[in-house]
Amino acid sequence: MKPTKQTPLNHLSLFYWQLQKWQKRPPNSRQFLSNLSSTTLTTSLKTNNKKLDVGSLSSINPRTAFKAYVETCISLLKTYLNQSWIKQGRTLHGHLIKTGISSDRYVAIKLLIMYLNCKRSDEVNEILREFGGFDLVAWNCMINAHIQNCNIEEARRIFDEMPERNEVSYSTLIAGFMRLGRVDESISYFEKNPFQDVVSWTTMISGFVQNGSNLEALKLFEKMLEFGIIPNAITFTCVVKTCIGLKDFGFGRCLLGLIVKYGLKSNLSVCNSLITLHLRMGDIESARKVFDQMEERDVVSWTAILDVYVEMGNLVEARRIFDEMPERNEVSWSAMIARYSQNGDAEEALKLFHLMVLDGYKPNISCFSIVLTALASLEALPLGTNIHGHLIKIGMEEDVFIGSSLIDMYCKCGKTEDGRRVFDSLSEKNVVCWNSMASGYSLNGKLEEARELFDRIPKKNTVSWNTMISGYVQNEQCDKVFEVFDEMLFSGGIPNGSTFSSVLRACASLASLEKGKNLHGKIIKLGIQYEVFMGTALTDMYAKSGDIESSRKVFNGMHEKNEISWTAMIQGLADNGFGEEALVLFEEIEKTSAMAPTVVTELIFLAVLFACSHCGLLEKGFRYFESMERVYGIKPRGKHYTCMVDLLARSGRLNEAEEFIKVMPFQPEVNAWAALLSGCSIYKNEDIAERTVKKLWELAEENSAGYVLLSNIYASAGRWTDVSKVRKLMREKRLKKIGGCSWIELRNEVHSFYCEDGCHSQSADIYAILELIHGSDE
DNA sequence: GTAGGGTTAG
Repeated sequence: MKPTKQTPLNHLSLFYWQLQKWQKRPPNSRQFLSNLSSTTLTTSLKTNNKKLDVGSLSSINPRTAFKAYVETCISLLKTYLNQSWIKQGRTLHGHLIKTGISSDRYVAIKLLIMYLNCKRSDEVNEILREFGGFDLVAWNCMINAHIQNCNIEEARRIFDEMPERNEVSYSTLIAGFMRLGRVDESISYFEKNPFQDVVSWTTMISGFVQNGSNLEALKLFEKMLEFGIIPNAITFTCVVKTCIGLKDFGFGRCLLGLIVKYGLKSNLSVCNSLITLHLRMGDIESARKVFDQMEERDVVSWTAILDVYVEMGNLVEARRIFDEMPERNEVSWSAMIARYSQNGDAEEALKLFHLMVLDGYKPNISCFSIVLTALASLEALPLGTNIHGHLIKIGMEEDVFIGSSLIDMYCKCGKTEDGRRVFDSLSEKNVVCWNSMASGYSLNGKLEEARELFDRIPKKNTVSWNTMISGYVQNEQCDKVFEVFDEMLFSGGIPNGSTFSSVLRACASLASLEKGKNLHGKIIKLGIQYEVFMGTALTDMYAKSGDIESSRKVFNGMHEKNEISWTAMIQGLADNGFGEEALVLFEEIEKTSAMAPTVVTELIFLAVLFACSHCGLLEKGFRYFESMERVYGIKPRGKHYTCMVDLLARSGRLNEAEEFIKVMPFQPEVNAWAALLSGCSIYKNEDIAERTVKKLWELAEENSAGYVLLSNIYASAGRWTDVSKVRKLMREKRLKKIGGCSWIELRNEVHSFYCEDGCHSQSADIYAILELIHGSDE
């Protein structure tokens, strides 16, 4: 990657020029300062733990200045290392040799690490040859370098062969094993460690957090306090993270006390972690207060505060802060890109990604997975394939995060086989890879493949189960939903909100009140009945099952409602014939204008227009329709127009309805014509009916689903000869009608029957008995 | 030894 003008290389060119003179005579502070750009100076002073103020500027002596220069070179090497700019690193190495600085031991170690990480064994050996004997510090650095390079066995070899070890040697090796998830080996070295200092305890705690064992981490922290080891700032950052992971906010508050007790309230790292802790505890105010009161802030603080604004629902402000941040790195870029993607603005996410690359930042694994997710949501296959190629080139395609995102991307683009190819190519898969693949199959309607893969998942988690359950829900195989759900409970899987919302959806589509009530009980037992998702799903389930009273009760009891909850209630009321009440509810939203802009969406308008058309409220309907764009800035979509056609057709205004379709700004939905035809059959208007049928035939030609619809329309209009005509045509074209389904609920179990034979496990017996009944009839 | 960003279901 070619660095742009912002990269440190240009600051360095000033050095190269100055360096020749310094070779002969060390520079004095004035010369040093006058040849440094402020950025480089800040970096170098920072590494010397000095603050940049007037006092420190004037007190700088040549030796400090030169030391600062060496430090600067080291920090540059670090930058090159992080960005994998081996070319720049080598250029710098050349200059360091010329100026004799490469013989500085620390510089040499940094060079060594850089080459090790870039897997340049020639250069590594050359430097090692030059430095026949390394001391303890150097060996420790080597261990660290091998660990960074994921070569733990080499690190262990050095550790075992070292003439002496100190506390750093132990902590480094322990951290290395933790990084690779080899917790047992970490524990073993920790127990063998004769220097159990804060650092090694902290390493262990942090290791447990990395490996998802938050509880273990917390236990260790308590043990550490019992042993009388004084935690430091880094310990607290780890423990705070544990607390966030466990969502144990009672302990969070205890931690705040401990932090004050140990005098770390103003520590930079601690404050950085506290911003997120407060945010996760739902206390946006305190999160901001911590940030505002910080004496110094770094790039982590700025990145953390972005989320505070996102949490406030203010993405625009978050972006403004991002644009004006004093310092950015690849994490801050990734954070901003992720927020856009998660807010459904994948285009903006990708634009930002482009800017990031243009700015010379190297996207890391997280960043690529965010970007792949954004591409998946846009179904941007060519771009996705392009990135995949790039990932192979830089050797990142084996990572589980990347792999999962790639599988997801291909499957969301309908390329299940390509997804599978990625899946098969992963030598190490975690449960997410499996889940992505299973979900990819079910997304593309390949439920048998999904099930087969699902059964092979070594360690299923809640998401695995949810994937399978929601797959069956989406493909309307409700009996399978309950089957898998029972299996989940039986094998000890813990359902969460999204499990219930899927199963409730199955209840809703079966209108199975009994099962729904049963689930409601389980949900209350788990204490998640007040969560928005749950409340909404319950409201919907009761409404769809015809128990509008319970639906209302759940809805009114919800502590927090979102636009989907309101939509579910309004839709539910409208569906159950309480159109007037649905509209009253909508007007309630409109009156509380503070809520309106976030709650009123195109979906809610659909429910409202539906209510109008079912109550025959023609004028009201048109008023709402017209207010969509004028008041709320929502462009009506095809479905909204269809509702309006329905409204006109049901009111017998067939000519107006036909005219309405004609002047629509875009191609009407098939359903719009269907609504018109249904109006024609109510009001017996053969004239318009004929024209509409002609249109419907044209559309059916384009889209096989049109035939099904057409046959249904004819059926509901009682035009049976036309129905058989369509069916015959479908048979000729080998189009299969999506089977109708009926079901009964027996002893809390739903038995479904589809048009095709043999779907029920006992269908042979059932048919035999039917035969018997028929026989006895005659 | 650290804090900020990350994959799958809804």
